[in-house]
Amino acid sequence: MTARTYDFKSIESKWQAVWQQRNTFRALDPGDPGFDGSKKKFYVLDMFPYPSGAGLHVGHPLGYIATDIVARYRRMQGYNVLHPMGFDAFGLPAEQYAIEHGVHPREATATNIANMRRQLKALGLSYDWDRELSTTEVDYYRWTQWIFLQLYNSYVDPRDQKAHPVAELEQRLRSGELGLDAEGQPVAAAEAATRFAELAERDQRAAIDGQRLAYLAEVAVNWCPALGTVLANEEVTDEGRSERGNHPVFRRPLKQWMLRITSYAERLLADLATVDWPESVRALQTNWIGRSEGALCDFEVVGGQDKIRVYTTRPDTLFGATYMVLAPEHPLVKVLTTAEQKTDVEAYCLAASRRSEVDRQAETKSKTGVFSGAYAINPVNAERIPVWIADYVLMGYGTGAIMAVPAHDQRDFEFAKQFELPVRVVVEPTKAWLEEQFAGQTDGRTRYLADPKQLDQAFAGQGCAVNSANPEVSLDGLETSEAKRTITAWLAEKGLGRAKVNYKLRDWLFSRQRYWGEPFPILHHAAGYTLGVSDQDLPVLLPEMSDFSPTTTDNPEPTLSRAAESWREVTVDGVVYQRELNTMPQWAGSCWYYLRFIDPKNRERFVDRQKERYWMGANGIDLYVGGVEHANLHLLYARFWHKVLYDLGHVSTAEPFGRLFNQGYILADYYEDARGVRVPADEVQYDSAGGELIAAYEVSKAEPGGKFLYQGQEVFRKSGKMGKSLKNVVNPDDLYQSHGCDTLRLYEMYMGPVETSKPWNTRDIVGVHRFLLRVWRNFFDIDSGELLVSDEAPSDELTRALHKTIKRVTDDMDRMRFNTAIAALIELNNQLVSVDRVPRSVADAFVLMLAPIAPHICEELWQALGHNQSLACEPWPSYDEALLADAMINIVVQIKGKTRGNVSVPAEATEEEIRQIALADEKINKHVEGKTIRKVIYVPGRLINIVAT
RNA sequence: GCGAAAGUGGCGGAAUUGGUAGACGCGCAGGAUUCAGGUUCCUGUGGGCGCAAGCCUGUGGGGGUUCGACUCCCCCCUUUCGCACCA
Repeated sequence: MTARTYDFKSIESKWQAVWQQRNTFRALDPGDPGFDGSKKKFYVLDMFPYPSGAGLHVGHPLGYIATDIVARYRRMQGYNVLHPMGFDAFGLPAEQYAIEHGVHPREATATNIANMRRQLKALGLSYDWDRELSTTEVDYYRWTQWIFLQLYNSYVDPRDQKAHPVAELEQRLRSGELGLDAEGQPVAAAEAATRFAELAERDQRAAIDGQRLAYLAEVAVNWCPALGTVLANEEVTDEGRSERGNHPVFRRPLKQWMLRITSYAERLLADLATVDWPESVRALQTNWIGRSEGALCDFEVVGGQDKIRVYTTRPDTLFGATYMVLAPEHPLVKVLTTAEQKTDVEAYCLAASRRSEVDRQAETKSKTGVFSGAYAINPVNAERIPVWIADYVLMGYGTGAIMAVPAHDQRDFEFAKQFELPVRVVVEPTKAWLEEQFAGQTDGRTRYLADPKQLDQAFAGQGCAVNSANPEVSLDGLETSEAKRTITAWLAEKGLGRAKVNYKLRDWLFSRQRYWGEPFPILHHAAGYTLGVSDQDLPVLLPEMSDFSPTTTDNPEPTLSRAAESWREVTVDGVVYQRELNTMPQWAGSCWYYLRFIDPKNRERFVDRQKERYWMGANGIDLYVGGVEHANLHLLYARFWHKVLYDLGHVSTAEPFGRLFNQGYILADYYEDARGVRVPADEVQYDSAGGELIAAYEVSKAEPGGKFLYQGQEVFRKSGKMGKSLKNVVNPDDLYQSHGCDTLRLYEMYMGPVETSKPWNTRDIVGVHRFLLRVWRNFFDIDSGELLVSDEAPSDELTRALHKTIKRVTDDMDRMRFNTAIAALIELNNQLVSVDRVPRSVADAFVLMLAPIAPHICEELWQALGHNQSLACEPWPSYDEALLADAMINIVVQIKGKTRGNVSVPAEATEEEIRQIALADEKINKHVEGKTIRKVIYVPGRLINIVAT
């Protein structure tokens, strides 16, 4: 026998090699030899990463380790586990990196992927690497293009709110079943203003194109000259800068591809109730979708043909509308403005268009606007009210025009005060509100009604309508909800308006002017119409270009416009077309990767139907783990695509992610110098007054007089999310070297619950490392290398401890509370220290329980215990309820609710017996002496509370 | 402003349905082993009073419900995150 220490480096590389050679974690699909269809499936997925040049820091793998533990645990429970990994490699970060380093994005991406794959493999994650994919592979983006074509070739039928092939729509229009209404929307022939067949071909095309889920539109976009591309609203910060790179962003009109996600707003909202997601994410999406119920109402313009259509959630306040406002970009602005106001209005609109979002933000205090010179007629009381132009009304929401009810809307109220417009109260404020406004004085109502402008607040709450009647309809005395119904019905009856549900969610701006993305499978005809590339002509390859850097000018121009003409021009059936030159945004590839993992090599379909049905099962992905930052973008976009695919019959579930779980962030100290410049955290030292310099991470709390120093200069400690920008990253590669990846895995899980954010403390790692060392010493005599395991049966006490641990760990695994699972294993292990030789049954179970969390050391121990198969699919230990019970139990004794001690009693003792024993205890009895026992509360097996006074 | 989550020792965090607050780990203190450092092992460790037995106090603050509250209810404070002129 030779010495045998815990040599984690060789153990870890040995087992990683074994898993790879034996293909231990390969998931079998339906149809594969050896596939067992009787096993339940479990699809556990990480949000796949961007392969950034910086590689992983210890904050990234938190979620990966958690899902790996779940995957390993489920395998041991006999599930067929699908646990894949891939890379989201198209998009701005990859391209920026490539430009900065002067290499082609394809090369940069390949290098970065290789590095990240190495780092992931070094963590011992049990992915089925045969399924690895990258969104940039031709074989992958071919299907991204195919799905885009599904969107392009689909429309939503209002009857069932589902996607159908555009061909169906065309057929129904051609047959005369449908016609077009005044706005060009398809309607039943009976209600139609125009028959489709009567239209010119070009208008027919326009009518159909206007219904597609992917369509071209001239929209005000967020143009970022520095990045040379447009950005989705979601990619622009509050300050009007790009989320990536923090460059200025400007609004300008541009023809772009849009995806009609708004058609799915209602289902995206409603189906949130069907998924097992964190409440916070559901709230976030609900908020983002922003459903509101209200009414559309038309206001005639005095002396013109035009009508101003407004959307309001408070139609009950229509009688209080004293002016109207159009957004500066509203098409009627040019039409309505009178000659004498023209100069002012044009100046205002120009200024508004030039103002960046930053300026708008800075001026929230005062509202700006200009009178158009025009008047409109309030349809409920025929009153002439002025039409103003102001940028507090947004073109992108509702109709871009509002009726202003200054008495009952804070924004209108502020505007009315500023421009001295009338304020008319049409909803009786509540008593509570009046009291608050008038500081409890009793004459508040009278004073308010005399002059509502004296206050700083408008009454925007619900109440009884007043001053709201015309000869045909009266709202007076009605509660807000009733008043809304009444007036909406009246408007509908008179043809002046109708009820309308509105959403904050906008259609998804889907094109980018950059190089590194999926080319659109779209061709443009010189006559101005578009054509989808046919399936057999896919993929549309991204052309090779030597200069792929963006054009950073004010004039948006896609990089692909500089591609070779041979790529840009395509001849189909003898007709020459130009290729679409935009590329798809980052999010495209991540919208469906979870489906491709199911069948990554399929050349016939994006995913095999049978495999899709098996792995997506009833609830889709069984566990999807990632950061909460994707709540509104990726998760909404992917749900949208999935629903379209579902409607078209390509996938079997209505929702892709049955259960979502958000991991927290890893926080870490960072350091700033006096000017606020961040310095590398790992080079900061601590100078305890008078003492020697030590590494800053060794210091949990700075003493008075202690200083943090960087290159001799004092710096200041702060805490934030670990990341490049705070210069406080900890590289996992260093930790594999010093402690091993089992220790890293254990530490990250032991820090706290996976879902909470928690600070990294390199200092604490030693704790879990000691645990593994102690485990090792419990199994081996370090000096002789002898295995310290016996074939004897464990003592009753140890058996009980084992079964309790199995129960605790199993429960914790189910709840994903790995921190407490580890604590339970540490406790059991500490108990084993005092056992000379660990009974084999205890040793086996212990190793199996620790295996999902620290798989390498456990495989090594498992082998040492004489098993020649990997433990990856060994059955998870089970516990015997009967063995959990102690013969003697501890009962807490309380007197009047205060704990005064505890007594040990036989497990089967009755309440009366326990009471006798408790009162016989001198320490307890002294609190009862001389008092009358009023009441005794007994919680079986736990506690007895004697109430004595 | 709206929405969501969270406040427990020096630190990370425990505490299934209300039932011994502080499991487990770090750190710290004392001791043993060691030439020494490290490692390992043992003991202690919320605060206050006390030689001790013990007593008091304690989960952001203030009320309440209860035999009993970190846990339930009301009010307030703080922090973090998301949205934000969305009519």
